[in-house]
Amino acid sequence: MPPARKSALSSGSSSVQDYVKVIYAFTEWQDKPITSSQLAVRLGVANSSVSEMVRKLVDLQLVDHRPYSAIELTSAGRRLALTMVRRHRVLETFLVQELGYAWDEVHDEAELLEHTVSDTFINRMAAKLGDPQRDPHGDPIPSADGTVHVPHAVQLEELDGGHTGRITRISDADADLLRFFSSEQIRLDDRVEVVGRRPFGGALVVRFGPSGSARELDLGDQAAAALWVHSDPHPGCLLAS
Amino acid sequence: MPPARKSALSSGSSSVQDYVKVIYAFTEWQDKPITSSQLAVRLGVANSSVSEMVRKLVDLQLVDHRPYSAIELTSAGRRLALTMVRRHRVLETFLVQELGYAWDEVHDEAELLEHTVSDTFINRMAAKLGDPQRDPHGDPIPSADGTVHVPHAVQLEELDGGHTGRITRISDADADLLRFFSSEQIRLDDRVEVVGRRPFGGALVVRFGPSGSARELDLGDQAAAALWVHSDPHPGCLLAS
DNA sequence: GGCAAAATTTAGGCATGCCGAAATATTGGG
DNA sequence: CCCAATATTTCGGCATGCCTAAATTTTGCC
Ligand SMILES: [Mn+2]
Ligand SMILES: [Mn+2]
Ligand SMILES: [Mn+2]
Ligand SMILES: [Mn+2]
Repeated sequence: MPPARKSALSSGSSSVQDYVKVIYAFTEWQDKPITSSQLAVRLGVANSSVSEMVRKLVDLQLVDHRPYSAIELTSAGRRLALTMVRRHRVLETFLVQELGYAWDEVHDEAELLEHTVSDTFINRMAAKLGDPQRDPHGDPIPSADGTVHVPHAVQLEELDGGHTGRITRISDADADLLRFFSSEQIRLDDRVEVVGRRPFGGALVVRFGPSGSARELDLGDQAAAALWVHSDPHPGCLLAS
Repeated sequence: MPPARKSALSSGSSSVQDYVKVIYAFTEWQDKPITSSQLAVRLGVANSSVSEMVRKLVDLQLVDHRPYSAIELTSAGRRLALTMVRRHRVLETFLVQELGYAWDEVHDEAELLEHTVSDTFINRMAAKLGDPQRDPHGDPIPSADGTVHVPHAVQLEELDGGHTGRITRISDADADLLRFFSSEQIRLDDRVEVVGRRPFGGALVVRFGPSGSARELDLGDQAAAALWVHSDPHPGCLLAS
């Protein structure tokens, strides 16, 4: 009898769920697939642990992997990942909107709850929240049937002086950074204008808020990379596009 | 160096939490302490698993236990148990009141979530619900500081004919039974009157509902044991008390 | 009081997921 | 093209929590 590959009918252990979710998230806003050691860093485990788990994920047919190369989700893996991402983001939205959490407090709680709630729970909660399209950090919430629309956005860091746009996403990877943005009153959907760069690789100078009462701010690399904007069409680019 | 007994500073693993909670629950409505095999049945694990875990609980100073005798919580164990019971019951209340679950659907979901939510989560959720005193089944919800008031109540089964009272608690141990009560429109706080017993150890005959529109019903032993009532003072008992 | 039945504990094992150290494969600079 | 630095995998082990089967202790009945 052949070894009868386990099918991933059920949703896997919480570890499996986290691995798949992180593999997915890595490619959500750019397209290079994740490597073993990057995965290890993001999960806070040893490289050897990743190697072992990846073997299991291959066995569960959730990822494709040739030894020593990058790790990519199968369609079943992507389906599971989208389920987990939906759970995580619906929970974050609930914590902020219904329980009064600050946006830097929701991640850890959602990271655990996502493995425990039922589909019914998430779907009723989402309905109660009016089926939100994005979470408190601007990350898109996949629908129950597993479709997502990732908005067009660029990191603020990538924009040249003169560009304007609207903040579409604020990376929730660093809670301290979220608190900084909070204290500077930087929020989703705020208008921004890139003024320019301080000389010799210095900070990015950015103007925030409505054109009347705009504040100018110097942003370090970390901060500028965490802010994603939907850029307005720019005169200088009309021909290039 | 002495083995340095681990203190139960943190809240223990989910298994530890479930063991302690079941040990507590066993004595909530009566006072005999739980035995090893009863604990095994309620947790759905083998007797040997209980023996091992009890050793660990003793080590964590959550229970007292002499080999071959019953298992009792220490005060730290009771504290942890009350925390878990509060979590479980606040969650059940939320599921019914905010997410529209039926009362027979909440138990399994709460059983998992209770290990995952933070204290902040539970306390904010409880506040949102108006700090309820009891869950959908009538079980008392301990307060955040660990105090409970278990109402006076007797199993319907224990009452003789002629007694009247109000339903105070409906055991959530059996979901099918809850559905039966639901279909018979038996709810918390309904008035009841014990009419008598069918002959030869037969069913208990009970009258439900407000005196005008009362319905009479035959209850089997299972059902009669699952209904707890606050009994009105009864003429025949005035002298005896 | 003795002894078989019942309850409980101990022994030996399995699965999951993690680790550090050792082995192996890949890569880029010379 | 080669070889050392780097990335990845393999190996042996540990912790948790569960199981079955085999001791061992307690209990209840004659
Ligand atoms: Mn997680
Ligand atoms: Mn988020
Ligand atoms: Mn539980
Ligand atoms: Mn309940």
